[in-house]
Amino acid sequence: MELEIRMKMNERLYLRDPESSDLGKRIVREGILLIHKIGFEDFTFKKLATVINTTESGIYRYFENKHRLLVYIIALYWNLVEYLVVFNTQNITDPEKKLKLVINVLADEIDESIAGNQINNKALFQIVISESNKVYLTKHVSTDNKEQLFKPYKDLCSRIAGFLLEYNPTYPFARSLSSTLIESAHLQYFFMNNLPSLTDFGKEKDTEKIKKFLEHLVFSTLKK
Amino acid sequence: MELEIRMKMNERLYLRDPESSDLGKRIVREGILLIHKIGFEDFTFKKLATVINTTESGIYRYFENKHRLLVYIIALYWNLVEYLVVFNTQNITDPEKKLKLVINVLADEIDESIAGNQINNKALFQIVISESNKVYLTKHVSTDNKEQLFKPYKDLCSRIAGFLLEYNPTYPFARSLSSTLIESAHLQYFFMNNLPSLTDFGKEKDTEKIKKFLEHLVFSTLKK
DNA sequence: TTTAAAATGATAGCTTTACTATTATAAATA
DNA sequence: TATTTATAATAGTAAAGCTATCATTTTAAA
Repeated sequence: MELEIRMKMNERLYLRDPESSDLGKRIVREGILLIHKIGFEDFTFKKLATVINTTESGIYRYFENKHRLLVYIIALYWNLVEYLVVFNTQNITDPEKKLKLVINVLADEIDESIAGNQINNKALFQIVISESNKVYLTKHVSTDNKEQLFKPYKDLCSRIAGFLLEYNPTYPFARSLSSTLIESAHLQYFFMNNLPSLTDFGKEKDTEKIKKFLEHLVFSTLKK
Repeated sequence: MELEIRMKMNERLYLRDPESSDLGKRIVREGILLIHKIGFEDFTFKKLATVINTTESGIYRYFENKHRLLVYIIALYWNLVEYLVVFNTQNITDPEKKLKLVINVLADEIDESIAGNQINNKALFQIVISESNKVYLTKHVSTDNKEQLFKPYKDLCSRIAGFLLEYNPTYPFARSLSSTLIESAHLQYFFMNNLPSLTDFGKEKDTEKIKKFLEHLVFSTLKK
């Protein structure tokens, strides 16, 4: 079965829908690769334009600026994660199983075969690890939030909070634990690979250990 | 008692020691205020130069670039936090009490009267909340790390991990829990104030609730 | 106390970033 | 076939992110 998942993206994320044209798709697809390669700080529309054989102003027709492109890319990832969570927890009733699955999706790269439009899921995951915080850690977070730019992230957080409450309906901090779980999964991955002394995962670079840590954290916190 | 704490800062953080002159102190002191006011992205040495009545190149004599200045400022904060933790846990043997104290220091502004050189601790705390991740979420994290730029952060993380192990010597993820605790404290504060639906603290904006959440998280995770 | 060294101020200049605008050309659609 | 629409090509601007030079002031050593 060859399935292509098309996420409906918030229209405020772009000026012209990048899914609507070949150029748009190249901007996103190659943008992900270039940000992954050189990092968001050094990334510019000019450099991307060279890579995809268009001009700077060509890209500006699709995205207001590079920050918006990043927000778009990160939103893509959260949508994908929520899709995977929903898809994989179908017919599962045991909340423990659901939460383990969530942790599994959060703490690991997403299978290359998932989601069409030839997006490099490995690069996408790495970008989320290193750059996703930057989309909201700004002075304009509140106006961006009013434009619903973070909706995919908030939706996922809500959904996981729901699972946490299924496991223990009396737990009073489901949303905070949910956001902590999401962020910690990614941060521990970053630390493991770049500042390993901040973790207990040494140089093994094994996501399985991160998952064990997160599972222990979540289930002992939820224990009644 | 009027005490002035002088942190010994890693020499690689600066080109010329900002503590060694009036201009240097103004760069740091007013730099904190300006970054707090306009955010790190919009902050430039030129703007800071105008504020403190010097020139751009004057500031470049002290710091290689604005990123290094940020790293310096954040290091200042971690040093201060570790000092406070050490100072306040003197003579306390009960690991539970120590951990509660740590959480209290992490999740709240630092008293204005602490630390001389007229640093605005409130602004410093806010900067750490919004900007501290940016110091290591870069492509040059490993070289920066080799230059020991993150030592204050790693030292604090180690110390807290030690307390966690005092509470439960068999817990296998002390470092990861420590870094998760530190980061979560700040992230929950940011979310509470800017993206409250990611937390359970609503619009109350009360750090006490964050502390309750973190205490519950830590102690239930450490329970044998 | 003079003299040298070091720090600062003033000014200039250079490359890159982050845009905006204009016009020509190609592609899609009516 | 006409006409809207998208893209390419080019130009230009203000600000960011530096580096360099030199005169002047301050500090420290002889």
